[in-house]
Amino acid sequence: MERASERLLTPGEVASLFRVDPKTVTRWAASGRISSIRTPGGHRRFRESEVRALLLGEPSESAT
Amino acid sequence: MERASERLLTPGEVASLFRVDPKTVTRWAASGRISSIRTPGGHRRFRESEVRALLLGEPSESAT
DNA sequence: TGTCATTAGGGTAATTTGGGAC
DNA sequence: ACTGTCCAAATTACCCTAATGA
Repeated sequence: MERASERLLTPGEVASLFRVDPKTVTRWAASGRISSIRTPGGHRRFRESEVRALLLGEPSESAT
Repeated sequence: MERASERLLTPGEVASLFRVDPKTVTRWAASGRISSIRTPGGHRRFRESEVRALLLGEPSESAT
């Protein structure tokens, strides 16, 4: 279910977090790599929880 | 305390810092010598703090 | 109302990935 | 054992103008 108070992030904020260009974040959304919500005007917004989960990624591979 | 935004570096930037080929940085990441974060597109990003620490040298091994 | 930063959209160059080999 | 370079493909960065957001 959805959380009414889920914080949304702008493409620029997500881009800063990943150290990529805002356009790249837009491309991720267009490719379905990340879900996005659109404002009535067409701008994208991203769920902070999902972005953070993506940032965590997979734990570093252990050096055996 | 949360680290909402850790500054990240690209493979090319890390390579320049160490004066090695980007491919070598990739090998370090693949072998677990340095931790990395992946963009949804698969590109690697490195924590600046970790890179700086590595650049300073490891105290426990510098005098072996 | 108007201003100004950000975003969308399209196109092209640069970077990064992955593997294998020397 | 470690690094640099070859390849092809994918991802990302930067250019522009117009629209949206605050």
